[in-house]
Amino acid sequence: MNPLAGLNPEQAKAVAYVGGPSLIFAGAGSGKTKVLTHKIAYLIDQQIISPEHILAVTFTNKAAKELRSRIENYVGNKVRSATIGTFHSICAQILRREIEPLGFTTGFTIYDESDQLSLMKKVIAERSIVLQGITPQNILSKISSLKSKWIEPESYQPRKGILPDLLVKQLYPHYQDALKQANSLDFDDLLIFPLKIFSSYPEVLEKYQRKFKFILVDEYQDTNKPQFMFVDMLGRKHRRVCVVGDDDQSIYSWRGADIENILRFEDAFPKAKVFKLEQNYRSTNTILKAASAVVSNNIHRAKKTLWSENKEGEPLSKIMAEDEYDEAARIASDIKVEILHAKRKFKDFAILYRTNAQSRVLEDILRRNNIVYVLVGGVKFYDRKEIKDTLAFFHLLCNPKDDVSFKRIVNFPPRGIGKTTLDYVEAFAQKNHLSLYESLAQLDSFELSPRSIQALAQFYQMVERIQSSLTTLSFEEWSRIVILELGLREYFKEIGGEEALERLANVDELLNDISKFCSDEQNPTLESYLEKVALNTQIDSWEDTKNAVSLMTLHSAKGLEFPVVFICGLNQGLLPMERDMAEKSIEEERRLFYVGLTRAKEKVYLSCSELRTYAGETKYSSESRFLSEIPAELIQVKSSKENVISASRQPRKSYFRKDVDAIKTPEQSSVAPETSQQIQIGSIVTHQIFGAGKVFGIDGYGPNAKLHIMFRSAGQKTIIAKYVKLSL
DNA sequence: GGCCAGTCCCTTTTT
DNA sequence: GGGACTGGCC
Ligand SMILES: Nc1ncnc2c1ncn2[C@@H]1O[C@H](COP(=O)(O)OP(=O)(O)OP(=O)(O)O)[C@@H](O)[C@H]1O
Repeated sequence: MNPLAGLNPEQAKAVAYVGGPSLIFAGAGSGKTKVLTHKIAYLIDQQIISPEHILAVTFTNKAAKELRSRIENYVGNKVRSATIGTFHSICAQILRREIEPLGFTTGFTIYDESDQLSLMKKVIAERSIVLQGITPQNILSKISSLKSKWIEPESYQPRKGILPDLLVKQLYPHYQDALKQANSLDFDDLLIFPLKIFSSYPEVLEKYQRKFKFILVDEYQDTNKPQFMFVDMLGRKHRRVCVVGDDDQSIYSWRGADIENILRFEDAFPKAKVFKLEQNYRSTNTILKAASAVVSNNIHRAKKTLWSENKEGEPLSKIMAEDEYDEAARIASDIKVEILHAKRKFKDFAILYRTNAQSRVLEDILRRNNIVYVLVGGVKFYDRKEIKDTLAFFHLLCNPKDDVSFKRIVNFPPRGIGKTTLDYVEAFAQKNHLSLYESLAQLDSFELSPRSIQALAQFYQMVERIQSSLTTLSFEEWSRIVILELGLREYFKEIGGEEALERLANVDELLNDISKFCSDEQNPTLESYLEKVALNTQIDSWEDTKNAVSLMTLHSAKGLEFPVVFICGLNQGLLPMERDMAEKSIEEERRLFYVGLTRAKEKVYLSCSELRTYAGETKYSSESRFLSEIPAELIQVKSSKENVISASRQPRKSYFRKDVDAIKTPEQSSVAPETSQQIQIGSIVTHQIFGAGKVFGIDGYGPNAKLHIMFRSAGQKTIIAKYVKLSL
């Protein structure tokens, strides 16, 4: 296949421009990713650059995989030798070879958030620092934001008299020391460390400049400073760099992504050729008009044209619900209607939302309606306690200095090693400048009760045994031995009960995952598996082949497309999320909404609800200002059954109250204070026919109030208060 | 040393 | 509603 076929003239020009730096700057759905794909295929096909000299950066590992397989369609397996991955995984690969000059060994561990937190807590505790209400998480997130600007501990200038800043100044260097002692890196270090090596060791930089002769970056608008510098350092000599992005889709400024990198690109690579793509191939004209109207409210943006030859399509539908359950129920019913009348499949739908917490009600209602769905994000498989604990063994074997992992597993499953014993080992390790695990080699000189010594000795011998079997067995076989040695099966069976069995099932699932990894990978090792796990992104574990509705955050939906998209929770305060009122942040919220809208090919549903429950508190909530930014003629307000009823009661407007004082808390809105039945939102009630259910909405007052109840088996119903009994 | 129940937070988004 | 932490009990 010819990589220039199937492209419009502007796209083809962008693909064929290989002589110098280029910036492909274009709106949603204009084929940026497609150009990137074709360009790599073109480079290989025309033998302009051989594949092993190509470096392509994507936003997720999944996108990398897809890119690779699309290119393979054009040039076959030649693409195998190209380097394609996320910034984090590419940097990790480089560090596995080059990290030693920085005082780490190549078996370093990549710490996730919870590992970082344990380490930070230890750092704080060791120095008996008083935090005065500031959490270790606060400190970590500040450090992370410093790292995303590549600010080192020494050069950080705290604001005078600001406690969090002073604490960060104090703790940041100690935190880095502790990481080094544990031979571990956090996510941000993965990006910074290669830069340190490149700046201190020019010969290493040159090696990689020779290796990566052509660099391509997708989703460039969401790069941060270290990522920009990485591209700059590697590309500044040969200048064969192509970046692709859309300023309107920058949605990660909160973790250091900087749109200015687009301007900086033209500074760093003077005379860069800029390509603009203006034809959208994804969405109907109606969707495109709505999205463009919304994003044009942003001041800090480059104006661009987007047009489409696609048909006008259906108007956007607006769902006005009473609360989250109603919202979810209407979404479910619209999905059913679409399936019935428009012959769609479950997998044609995506439901997008601002916060992960919103997925719960949606899942609940979809399940009741027998709508098959997959959830992206939420509690990650690898984050489950039993999985993290098991993997901590793996980590300890790769990296005996990893104290965080040691502590996680020294008593999992329980083997009688408690706080007192551990405190002793920690003190001993500190005194002798050893890691916790290393110090077990000197168990004989420990002054502990025989029982504790015995327990530690058994643990130590087990780890050593597992360690030595690693050299004789394949990773897959070995992983099974580990589970056996740990006695996890016996442990969970002994506890018994549903939960323990579920955990055991998860451990089995981990073994399955390892087997799958071993059959997919050419050279599967313990180290490569751990790296995959550490760098796994939310979308990477999305089962996109399953015929199921996809549920995910707007952030996760970046770069994807679906025939039908629901964006829910369009309430002021939620989307846009209101935390600080800065104008900059409202623009990012708007971009997020824009990203959501432009994921849709054919149809968009937008939903909001009168009542929102936040942290157990139910409040009235007004409609999102973004809804009013869409031209009215493009929107149709869906009148479902309930909507007709409520429309006849009152003009809708009055339900979206602005005055916070008028908001009833759940406690105030009890149904019948004069009777013994104190039914409130959240009350569990029973009905003669429908059984037990939970009240999630109350209209009116007294025994004749209408209760909106979610019954355990019968689903959602509206019942007059006097026909139910309060449970308990 | 281990387990459980009660309590106190918090809640944006993620590599 | 839930996760992290604490205090009390076995
Ligand atoms: N020349 C073309 N002819 C036909 N279809 C095209 C063409 N260019 C792009 N497309 C299609 O348009 C859709 C969007 O393309 P792509 O994902 O590359 O756009 P994008 O600019 O990266 O989008 P976004 O920034 O919104 O993620 C894809 O389905 C792609 O196949």
